[in-house]
Amino acid sequence: MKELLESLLRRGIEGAYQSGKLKTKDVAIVLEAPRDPRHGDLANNAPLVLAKAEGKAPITIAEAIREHMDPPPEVEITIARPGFINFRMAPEYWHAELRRAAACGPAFVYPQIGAGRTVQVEFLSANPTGPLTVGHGRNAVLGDTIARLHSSTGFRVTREYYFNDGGRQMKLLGQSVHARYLEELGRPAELPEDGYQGEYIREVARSLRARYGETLVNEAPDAEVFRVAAVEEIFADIRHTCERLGISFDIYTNELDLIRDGRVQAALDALRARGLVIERDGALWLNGEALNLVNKKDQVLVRSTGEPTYRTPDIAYHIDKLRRGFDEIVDVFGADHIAEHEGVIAALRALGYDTRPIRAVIYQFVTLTRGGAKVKMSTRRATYVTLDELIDEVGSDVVRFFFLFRKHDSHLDFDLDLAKRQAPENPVFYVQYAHARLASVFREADKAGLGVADAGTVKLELLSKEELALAKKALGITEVVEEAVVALEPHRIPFYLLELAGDFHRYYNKPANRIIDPQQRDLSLARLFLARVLQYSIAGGLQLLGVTAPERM
RNA sequence: GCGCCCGUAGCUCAACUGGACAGAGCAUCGGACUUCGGAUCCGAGGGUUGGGGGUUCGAAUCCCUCCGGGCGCGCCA
Repeated sequence: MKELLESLLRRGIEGAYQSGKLKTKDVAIVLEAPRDPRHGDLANNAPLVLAKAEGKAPITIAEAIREHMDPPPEVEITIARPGFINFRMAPEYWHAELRRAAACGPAFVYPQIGAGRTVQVEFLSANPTGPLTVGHGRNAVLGDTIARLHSSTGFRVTREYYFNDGGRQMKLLGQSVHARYLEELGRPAELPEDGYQGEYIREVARSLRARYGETLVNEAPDAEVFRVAAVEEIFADIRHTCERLGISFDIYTNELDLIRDGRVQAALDALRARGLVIERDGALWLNGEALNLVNKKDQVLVRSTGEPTYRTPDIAYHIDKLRRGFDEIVDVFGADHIAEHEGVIAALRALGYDTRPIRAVIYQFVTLTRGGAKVKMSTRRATYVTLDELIDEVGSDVVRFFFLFRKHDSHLDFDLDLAKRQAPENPVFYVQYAHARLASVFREADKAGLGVADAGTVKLELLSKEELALAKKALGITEVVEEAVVALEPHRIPFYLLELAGDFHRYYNKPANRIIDPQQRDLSLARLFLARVLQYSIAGGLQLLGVTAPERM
């Protein structure tokens, strides 16, 4: 449709130019769906853009352009107030689109814009120091949905989880387990300062005791057993939580491997060779001035103790990602990592890498309110609400929908009381209900002996204006999905679904729109045909969100 | 102090990336069909898009400034 109208417009502008009514023909052709459907299916603003240069009223320009277009019969052109050229497609066009969608099934929702291109999505990447919190939930669901969007639209997707297991926090984790282990044996012990206080640390200690008895009592606090046991157990827990949300990963990449096989050192050497490393106070710093970083601050690469900070492996990790040759690389992380990411990208660029494939999706923090008061969360102090607890309370569908129901750079306020108490009124149920209602309609149609209409013979011309509008809306999901993928904005999907479900509920509630009427067989079949496409649209959209599309509720 | 993000109806958030009268849900108040699911629908009230200035045919959207909130500016991640 767009292609057709574009060339039509191009011809109109060209014609007006040839005949001397326009001084230029140089203008970008932008076609977009107007907010108000009364203005047509697509609108163009070229006359408004040209008005100044031409020194003419936009309406005059619009008329001139229209004179030189000769539209096929299925295209209706109108000119509107400030100077828009509006296009409306004839019903036959939409009937054909409905037939096409019905033939495709829910797959019509997914435009194949990826066409074999590869994309790597790095998300969650929480260090295994404790259970996933509500804060991690936003990252997990956002990243997973971005991955789903890509794989549905034809990209080859690699879902990747990166974690730091070589740093100070891991050391603290091991020491914390050591302390709890000694306590389990009734020996005096103290958690290290800044140690992890969560109950799960005791659980790790208990299982160590069950496995090894007292034989570890003389091991050093930094002994590998303690750390490894903690990481294993915590990771199992993280994986389980992800599973409950329908989230999985293809690859887990860890910092320690990058350090051990020399890639971190190689990155450091490369930076040094470019003169981007400063030595000061026995430590190595990334030259903030040379890289023109925020505030021009230097950032530590290697501590005076000889240990790299998290930053250096992260640079090495991104070099590795770029070398793997993905067409697109998406990094999903919270606002607290924004400066860090800037440093990594700047370093990569300085090393001569093309960083254009890398795109960051930075989300703002989740605040949790309970009883009207904000809950402050900290993993170390073990004052958090776990993602598991949240799933227990409201279920995976609500959790996922809730996290996706906001633009990523908007703060997300999760009111626990509300989520619990109002679960039945949650928007997700509104959308799911529309799907279940449609399923129910098909069950009733079966009983009435109305089967699936044949696309060739169904009389779609019987559909009313309102039904045609509903059809356009349902078919519009394809474009919404495309925009969501291109802009990396999954939130567009739930908002669209809510609108579509609302349109359907409103339509359905009017007695005149009764879908099944044995007295009017042809009309019923046409309406069922439309209903089928509606259901495909909702089901296809929900699947993208990882939310179930129930037949009954 | 400096940098990034945000500020839209009482609350939580949209607004197709500069377009046409700024829209939903929740909450409040008042209503609805004797047949396909009332987890639904209809109606009402509610706005100087934080304030001010600028850019242009046109601004919630871009620029400047002030106010307010979040995050960062660590040899933590």
